[in-house]
Amino acid sequence: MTKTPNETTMRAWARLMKSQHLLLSRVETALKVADLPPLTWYDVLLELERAGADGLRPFELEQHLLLAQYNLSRLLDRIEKAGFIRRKAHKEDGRGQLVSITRAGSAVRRKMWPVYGSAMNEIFGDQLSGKQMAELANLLGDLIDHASAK
Amino acid sequence: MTKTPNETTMRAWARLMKSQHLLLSRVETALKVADLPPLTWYDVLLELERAGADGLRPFELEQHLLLAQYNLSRLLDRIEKAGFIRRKAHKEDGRGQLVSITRAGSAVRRKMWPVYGSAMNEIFGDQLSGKQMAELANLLGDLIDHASAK
DNA sequence: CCAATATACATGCATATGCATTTATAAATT
DNA sequence: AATTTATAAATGCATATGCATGTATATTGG
Repeated sequence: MTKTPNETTMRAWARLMKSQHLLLSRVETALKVADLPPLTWYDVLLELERAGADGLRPFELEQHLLLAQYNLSRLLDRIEKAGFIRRKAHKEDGRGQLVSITRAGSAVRRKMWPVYGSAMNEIFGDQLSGKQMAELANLLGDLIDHASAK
Repeated sequence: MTKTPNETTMRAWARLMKSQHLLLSRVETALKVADLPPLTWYDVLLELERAGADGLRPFELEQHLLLAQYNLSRLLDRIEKAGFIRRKAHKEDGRGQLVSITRAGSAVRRKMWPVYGSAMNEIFGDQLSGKQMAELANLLGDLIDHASAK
């Protein structure tokens, strides 16, 4: 054990890191150019939209989005300050709160999607065939399952 | 154009982001636990080691490592402060400098590799067959080629 | 040769992230 | 019920990143 990776593994690793970085920064740039909030905001807003009127507890968001507790806390501060979410004290659990999306939040999320989606398509979706894309998704799915199981 | 991505594309995208994040943070944690510098330091040190005694210009490193100029500038500050690299004025180009690795820098890079490599193997290399890993590398290679060509 | 422009690198300021700790409340243990 | 332990969320402080700009030198075009 603690063996050193083989060539193929190292190459795949480097490419995974590089492609993610490249693709993500393209999308972030597209959003910035369109004068829209960063991608993390989108993720939060989307989760909250799906959660419906009741909203979600921060710790639930934390799990869905794989964010550290302290990062999420501040991310919510910023999004709230922009008026896209609302935080209110939880009725049963005095420690907690419920976060929900506002009208303005929904609106901005809907405005973000075409920018996000079309960038994703252009730099990612259009570059692989349907078959290749499905393969990629499967391979990465396996990885995530294993990594998450730890 | 500006079409919205299909299901498979969105799934693959999400998994690419997630797996990278998950894997990277595992490796960073492993390094931290071993009381070693972060991964970016490794990348810099490795490049410099490969470059030989003359070292590299910062702008060359910048291209190899896909770092923003101002980020690299400060990254080099930190690494230099730790004594792992040396910066000296370039003889012909008065604007520039040459960065080279020190003994201590080589030593720490060599100490980092087993931690880095074994973590990479455990969470990544061991999770896919050789064939799968090669496929993954190919798919990601295509993506990078297209994205970089822009 | 000189003015204009481009390149190399650094830096002030704002924002984001990580770590450790704090505050408040809830749940479990005695 | 009182005490301990666990959970939810916030925050002070250090570090990292992004953006815009600054400083210095090099290159180019007149």
